[in-house]
Amino acid sequence: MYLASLGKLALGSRLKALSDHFYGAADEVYRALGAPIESRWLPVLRYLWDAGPSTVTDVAMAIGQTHSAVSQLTDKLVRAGMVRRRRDPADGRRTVLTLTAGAQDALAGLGPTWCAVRRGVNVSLEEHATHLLDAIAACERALKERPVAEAILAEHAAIKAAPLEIVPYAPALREHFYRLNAQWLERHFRIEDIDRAVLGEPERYILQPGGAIFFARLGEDVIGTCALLQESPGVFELTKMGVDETFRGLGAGKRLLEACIAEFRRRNGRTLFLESNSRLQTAVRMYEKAGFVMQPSVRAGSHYERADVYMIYRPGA
Amino acid sequence: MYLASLGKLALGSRLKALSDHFYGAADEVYRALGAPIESRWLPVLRYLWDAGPSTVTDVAMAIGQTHSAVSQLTDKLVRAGMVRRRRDPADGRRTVLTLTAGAQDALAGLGPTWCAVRRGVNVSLEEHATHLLDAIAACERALKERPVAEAILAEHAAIKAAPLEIVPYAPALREHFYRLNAQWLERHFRIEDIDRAVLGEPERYILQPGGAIFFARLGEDVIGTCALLQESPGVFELTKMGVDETFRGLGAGKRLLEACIAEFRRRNGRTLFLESNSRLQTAVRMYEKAGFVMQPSVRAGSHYERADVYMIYRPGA
DNA sequence: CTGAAATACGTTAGTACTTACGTATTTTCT
DNA sequence: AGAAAATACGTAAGTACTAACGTATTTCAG
Repeated sequence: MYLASLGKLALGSRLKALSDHFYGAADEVYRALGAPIESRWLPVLRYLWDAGPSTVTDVAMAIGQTHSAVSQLTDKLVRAGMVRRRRDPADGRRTVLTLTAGAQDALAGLGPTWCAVRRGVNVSLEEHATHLLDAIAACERALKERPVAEAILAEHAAIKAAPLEIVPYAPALREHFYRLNAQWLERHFRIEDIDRAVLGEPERYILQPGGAIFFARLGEDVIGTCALLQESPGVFELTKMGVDETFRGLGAGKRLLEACIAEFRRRNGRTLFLESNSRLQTAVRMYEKAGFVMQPSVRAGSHYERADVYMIYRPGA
Repeated sequence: MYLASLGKLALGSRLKALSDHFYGAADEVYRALGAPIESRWLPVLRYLWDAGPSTVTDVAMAIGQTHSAVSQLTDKLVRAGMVRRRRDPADGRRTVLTLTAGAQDALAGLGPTWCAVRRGVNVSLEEHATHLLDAIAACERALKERPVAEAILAEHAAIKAAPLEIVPYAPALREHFYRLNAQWLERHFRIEDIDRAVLGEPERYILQPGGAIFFARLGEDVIGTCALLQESPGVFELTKMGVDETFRGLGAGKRLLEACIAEFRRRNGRTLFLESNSRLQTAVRMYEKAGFVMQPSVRAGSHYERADVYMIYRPGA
């Protein structure tokens, strides 16, 4: 599913899709069992059932919708003979909604249906249903305390204010080299033995053979890395490019790539190549823009199982 | 929040509310930062950005919407100058959607904004955002495998077929006595010392002093329990009524109550009382229907902190 | 090669909301 | 008590979809 790859950017869309799915399933069940209600009615009807006669605003507050939504839904419920509208004698502004006797009977008869819904959801979703409910509840609470729009704007200001810097390897950054590469490896492939070795001891496998490692920092955060590995005299491999998923889109990848190419030139390298995977389209496009050219076949003697893309640096070609 | 109390019955409504919240927050951010897009456009625009020119159906499949939704959204995007519609020269039925140069620039400039969105969501929701995403993904997968409507209908048939029986205490049922009561105690209050003792050793605390315990079974499942405790000769307390949340609405509570009252009569009891809490409205209403009458004040010398309701059985009163 | 089936996609009508607004009624302020 | 503010709620208009339909175009079957 493409939306899943957008992660937190498409939360709204995915929640909507799930929501529609559940509404649809509920309506299918009600129709199949001949129940005289619709899924959208449930919050109002159940609230009147649990709390007794209530005003439009009471119901709206309880079920988290606007008063006009409740008012319009009431029109339908009145037409369906489920609810009666009455003026509150004590306060002429208020409309009191009451379940009709027919609705009371209908709801009482729905006990087994609701029980089946709870059981069916458990069967279908297993423990995920509970996780989903817990996550929803936790998010509802968190959003009430810290509105997300505010937090985003604050983060935006912080990102805009922080300088994006490229810095060379330093021992204190070693763990970041592992972290930043493990992230995309785990997401798209799996960590091969050669990865574990190189990521764990970058000094030995990259710097000592005459390579270089760069990091991208945004203020205090280390958000990306890229390495230049000397394969044989004058022949370099661009490898271990990784940008923290949260910080994609800031241009860190491009800056790291430029830093590696500059280092390659500084060392008078002859050949610069890289291996990648066609699934990492964004990365491959970035390499192309930077001057790498796609080769017709994979590199002979590649170290990586996942490599199905082989590119060579040919500036201006 | 009332909807939370409906649990799995109102999944659709709660997901919709959360979804709207995220859409609203995103639009607020885009507006505040002067970004020329709307939250609903994102899936289409990002897909065209990631995948390149695509047909209407391609986009619709990728983002999980109908082709007409994409078609209508395209109208808007064309009007906004973000997308171009072209006929596919190779297949005259197809419409290929392409991002305009202006849209490419706009999206490229949104990198920091999207980064801020991811960061802001993390700040606002902390680890709950990840839990929510994981739960959504798990549910999406599960729903594809086992459609929930089918599962519900199967459960409904099973529930209707299984007989609801009331059975007396048996040692093999002891753990159910604990489980069924712990469920509502933990949800609404907390387990007091006296609960732990009585629930752990019902023989000693309830049966031995001359009481009785009943269980409700639905087929193989033990779904509810209720106890009659002899407080002093001829004076009984109705207590430890608990019905599994999943199985509410089948009438098990009523049946258990009737069984206890019958037992009280069989023993020629003089007084039958109960203590409860006003938050448990459904239960209190059930007690009233069965013949219990609300007393003006709590019982003197109650064992329970949570008791704020005191009722005495007065049939026909 | 031709007619039937499949597909691609736009259009229309309908649903479930929201926002904005208008009109009663009640509460508050002085 | 009387005016201003707050409230309760219905209505109108708009949005973001879906389902159903109609019309091209392509594919397939014989």
